[in-house]
Amino acid sequence: MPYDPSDYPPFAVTVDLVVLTVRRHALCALTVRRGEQPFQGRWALPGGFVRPDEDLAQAAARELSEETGLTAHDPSAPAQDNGAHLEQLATYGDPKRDPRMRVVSVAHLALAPDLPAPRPGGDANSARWAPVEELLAEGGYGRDGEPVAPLAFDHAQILADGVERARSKIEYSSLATAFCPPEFTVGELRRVYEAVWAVALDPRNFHRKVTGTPGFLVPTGGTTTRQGGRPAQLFRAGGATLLNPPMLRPEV
Amino acid sequence: MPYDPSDYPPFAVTVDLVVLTVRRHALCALTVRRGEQPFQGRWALPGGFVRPDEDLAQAAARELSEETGLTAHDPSAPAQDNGAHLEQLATYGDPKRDPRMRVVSVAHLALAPDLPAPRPGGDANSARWAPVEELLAEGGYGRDGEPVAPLAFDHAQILADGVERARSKIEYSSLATAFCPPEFTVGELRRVYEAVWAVALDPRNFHRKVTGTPGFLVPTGGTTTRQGGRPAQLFRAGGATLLNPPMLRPEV
DNA sequence: GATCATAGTCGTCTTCCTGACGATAAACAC
DNA sequence: GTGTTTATCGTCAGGAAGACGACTATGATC
Repeated sequence: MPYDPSDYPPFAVTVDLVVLTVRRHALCALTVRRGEQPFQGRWALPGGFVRPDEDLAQAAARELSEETGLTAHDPSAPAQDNGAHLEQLATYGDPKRDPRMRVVSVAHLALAPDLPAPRPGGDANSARWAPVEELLAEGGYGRDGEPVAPLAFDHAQILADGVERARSKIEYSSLATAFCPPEFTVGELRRVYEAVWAVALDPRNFHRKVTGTPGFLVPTGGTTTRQGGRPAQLFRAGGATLLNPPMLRPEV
Repeated sequence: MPYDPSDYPPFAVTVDLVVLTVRRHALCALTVRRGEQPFQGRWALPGGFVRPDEDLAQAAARELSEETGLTAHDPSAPAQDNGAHLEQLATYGDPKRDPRMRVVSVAHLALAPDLPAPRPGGDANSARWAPVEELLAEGGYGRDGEPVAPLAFDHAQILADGVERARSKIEYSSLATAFCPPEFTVGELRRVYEAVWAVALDPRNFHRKVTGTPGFLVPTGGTTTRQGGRPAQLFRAGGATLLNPPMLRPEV
């Protein structure tokens, strides 16, 4: 294994982002429209080169901030400071994944509350939130019946991996709260689970489960009626990060 | 986001391997001794450059084969063909992780049965299986009281992440069988869990759990007494990959 | 060959968690 | 007020897991 710094094969390293949020009862991902070849005009995941002096996590946080204005929220920091959860997802390095050159992409997963004003990069036409169901429909058609072009590069695979990570991770962690505003109700949290898993959950059992798990939810004392119906208690995310026993995803 | 192929920052991309096995009731990792600066003479995880025409998984499989003679066992292939389980772990890209140059390492995790003849690269003096407990003891001392030098680069972190991945993954998957020979007993499988988690499990409850989970174990009909005591039934790994409900790691 | 140590396997009992679902409470719309 | 919506509490049955007793089938030892 000779190790000559001058003869290593050069690669380009990028970060790509799977940014997920819950909007209108659906799990949505941030996509940007490509302005250049290849895949010009197609939707893709946001991303960009890692700079020479940047850590991978820094690069992902920078891209996230550039695309959404969100600040990444260090997983080690406990408080819900309106930042997004950001974690490394996986790395994609097929030699042919970019036709121009050898690019290795370190994909990251970000979970964000529904953004009041999605301000994507300044150009509203070049970015959008799209339901992952549409983005991943294979050669299919969106909710409005229009044909959907698949995402550029291997981004459909990356998105699918990110969605699956999110789906499984909210089972055994308190990460679903990352989709919620700082204060939220049990019903709002339940709708997050329902949107991410695309299932219906029993409100009574869900309520028992989340309020009975120590450290998951902390009542703030306030109530709200923003969902209509009887006023609901407001909660903040508690310190617990791991749910034990986990929240079980219903069988198919 | 201008994208000029000629001005991307160049990186070196490597794969590093966390190869785990269970030997003498302890979880052990493969380490190689570095022959060059930096960290000359220190132990490190095996690894090497990704070649220009290689996928990341291919590079990891090639390194694994070079270091151990094991063939990587595609996760999609079901049968236990004496190959090792291999999966991507995470990617490490701190700008200062290698003092010579910018190196991004895509770490992989391999789980292997105890190898009859650890033939590491041909040079027996340059590779060894070491208990992860010793390798991760911070500034500590090994089982024999000798001081332990920490692993080179950020390999202690990579190893810790790999161990944690293995520990959590055998909870909800049938991956523990990757540490076993093609045919094994319930007791042998239990000793794998005990070694990886470093806990003691109740043999009776464990037996009930694993034999009661559909698709986890398939009896081969044979029996063995290689552990002493009453002969035990032999099993092969079944088709199930996900355990539902999971095997619960005992509370601390 | 009897006894002992070792490991494997089958049961039992209690406790906890979950899924199904009834019932009540507190808001709003008409 | 009546109906609708959402929140919250309670009950009950079934399943899974931890604790642990009992029995079985080997090899080792006396």
